[in-house]
Amino acid sequence: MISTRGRYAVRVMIDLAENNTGSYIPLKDIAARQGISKKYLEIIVKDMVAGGLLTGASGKGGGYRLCREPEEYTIGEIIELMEGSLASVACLASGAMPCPRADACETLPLWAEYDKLTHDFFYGKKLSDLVR
Amino acid sequence: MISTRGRYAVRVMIDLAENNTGSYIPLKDIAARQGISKKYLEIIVKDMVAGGLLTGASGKGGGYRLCREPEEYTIGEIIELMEGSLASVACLASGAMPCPRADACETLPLWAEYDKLTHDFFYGKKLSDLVR
DNA sequence: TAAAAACCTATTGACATAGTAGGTAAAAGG
DNA sequence: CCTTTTACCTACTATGTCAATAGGTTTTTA
Repeated sequence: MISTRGRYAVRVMIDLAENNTGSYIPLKDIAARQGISKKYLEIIVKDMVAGGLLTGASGKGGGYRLCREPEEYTIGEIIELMEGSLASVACLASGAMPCPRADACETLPLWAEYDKLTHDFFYGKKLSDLVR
Repeated sequence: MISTRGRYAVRVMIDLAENNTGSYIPLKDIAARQGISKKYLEIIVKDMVAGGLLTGASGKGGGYRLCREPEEYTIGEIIELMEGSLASVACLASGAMPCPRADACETLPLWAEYDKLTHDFFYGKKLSDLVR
């Protein structure tokens, strides 16, 4: 299941795309519009900056903004960054120990096929597709 | 992510389909073949019996067996039974509180579309498709 | 220089995961 | 009948993740 980290991140991205004024948007405003705790969003947004989705600016007049055009972001990269992986099973997660049963496993191809479906779905959606 | 409950359940089903002798298969044998703790499998298999996937028989000569033909099971029903839901987000899980923001939510259609994809994928696979 | 904002570290309660432990009940074989 | 084999049952536990909260410090602009 996709957790609040991934879901809130997508909503922050949409919010920034829809409320783009050219200048920085304070997190307070995003939190108020989205009805999400500002304190919790701080943690999420910090990782989004570290992952290159957003840029932040401290001080008065500061806040956050997108660092690319909405059509240059895929939903897949947002979710994958925030959730750590899009993989459906632990054996296929990036950084997982290779499973000793992988060669004989009769279920691995199933999970791999589903993972490809998932990957193609989310990387095929652009942020701009979700902006009204 | 699909947990061991769902993954092990699918493996038990495949194991039973492949080693079908007409009589009951002891869990000890399944656990040994699959390399999974028998004690842990007990918990999982118990729920599979309760959910109507398997029938169990106590006593000497007892064990478990499928109660339908392999082509009459979908992978979707196995996973959904064991994981509680196939939903990708909490707001769409069966039994979830309806989200007050659902009407205005710009991400809900995305999750709903993905859920449909997931549902169609797993309900489109039959147990017999995974048996060698 | 004061306000507004990001940025930082730490903590918490609740729950899920992946098991382990130690039994009781049932059924068949000898 | 009795022993073995098997399912079935309740309880416990260690670890980790999730979704926040709390209380600061630093940076920047007006």
